[in-house]
Amino acid sequence: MARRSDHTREELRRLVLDASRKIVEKEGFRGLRARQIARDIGYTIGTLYNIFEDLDDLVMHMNGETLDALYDTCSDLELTGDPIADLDRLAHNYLEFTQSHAKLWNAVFEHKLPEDRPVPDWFSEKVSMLLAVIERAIAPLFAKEDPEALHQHARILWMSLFGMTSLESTGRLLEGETSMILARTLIRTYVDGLKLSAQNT
Amino acid sequence: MARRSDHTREELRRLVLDASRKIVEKEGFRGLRARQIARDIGYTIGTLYNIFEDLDDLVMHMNGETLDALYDTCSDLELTGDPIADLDRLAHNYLEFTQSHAKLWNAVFEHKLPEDRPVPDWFSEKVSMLLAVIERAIAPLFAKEDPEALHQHARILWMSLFGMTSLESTGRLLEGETSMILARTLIRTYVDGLKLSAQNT
DNA sequence: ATTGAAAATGAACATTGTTCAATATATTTT
DNA sequence: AAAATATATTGAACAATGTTCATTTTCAAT
Repeated sequence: MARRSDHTREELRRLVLDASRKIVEKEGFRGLRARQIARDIGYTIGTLYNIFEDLDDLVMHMNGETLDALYDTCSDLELTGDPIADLDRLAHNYLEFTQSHAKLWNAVFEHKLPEDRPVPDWFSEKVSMLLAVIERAIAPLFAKEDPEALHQHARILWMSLFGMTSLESTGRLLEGETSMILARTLIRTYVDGLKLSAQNT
Repeated sequence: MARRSDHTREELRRLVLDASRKIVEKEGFRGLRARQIARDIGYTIGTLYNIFEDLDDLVMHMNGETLDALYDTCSDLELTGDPIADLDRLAHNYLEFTQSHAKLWNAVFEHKLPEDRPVPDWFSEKVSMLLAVIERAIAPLFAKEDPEALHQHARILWMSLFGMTSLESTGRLLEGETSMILARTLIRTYVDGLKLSAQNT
């Protein structure tokens, strides 16, 4: 068989990614099976491997689209210029997304490429986009001459929030407060600290 | 066969965990195979299942011992009473451990129990021990009447550091500064923020 | 109609974790 | 000492996994 022409290569790609997303949303990342994806889209297993290199590749693209979706919910809010307020709203959007798409978000940090396989540039690029959102929010706290510090602190905030959702959604290692409250406290305290060190310089 | 009496049940348990650790240290968590463990200790696969419920159970115990080891390197340094200095040294020990045992530490957050399987209490207990270390370090910043805040901020610091090592060791999502530097900046900034809010109360 | 190219197939393979009836050994009882 | 009992150990067998690729089918061009 070939060129069933039911779908173009691009449509097929969409079908696969949509099906994968639905499976993960329902069963979790661990429940994702090549045969299940194929069954769901009405093709056979071999077809998956015409479109994606392997499951790792497929998951990277699925996770890439998750990052895209997260970016969309974060980028459409306009900044007020008050870092704490803006970060709060940002964190609010971020956590609302990671919680309402908990299993999908889980896949982002549950999946890991084999060590010998580098993260694709297009994926790192998506992460940079999210970092840039944070940078814009805390930019008012930094002098224009110090883009390095801006960069560094944005990373720290990103990593901290990441650790928060990672630990929360896996359910392991921590219980108690919601990450929403913890994130607010983190932001408030950290930005306070930033203001202080800004005074000292 | 039975009771080869080469090893007691307890010795066997040690053999298995040691072998597992060595495999993970060399091949990474993904490289851990039941058959390999059995081969390495000179027993067959079935024996593993006499000692541990399944691989999940085995890994939980291996990770538990990793937390123990981390606790040991963190708990033996005596506090000066200066939160920033103490946290710095704590983070130093923490990161030195997670970096020199990168693959072992990776296993701690790469492994995830199935959703329907609760984290054992003895494991959560080990995490609490580590949290308590952080709490002791920042305790001077809090009034005795507010153990709640102490608890919360310790958690936030823990989660932030966790996110840092998680992102660093997986190699994904971030590149650039070493986590050692980032951790120092995080601690300095965060504790500055804590001092500020302490003044306000 | 015929041909050529490419998409789709699915049987086959190597590995995986896990089970459990069979077996071998140590201990207890006779 | 021998027989009986209990149990530790075994490893073949199973179901499920991701992946490959020769084969087959279809479409588009000739």
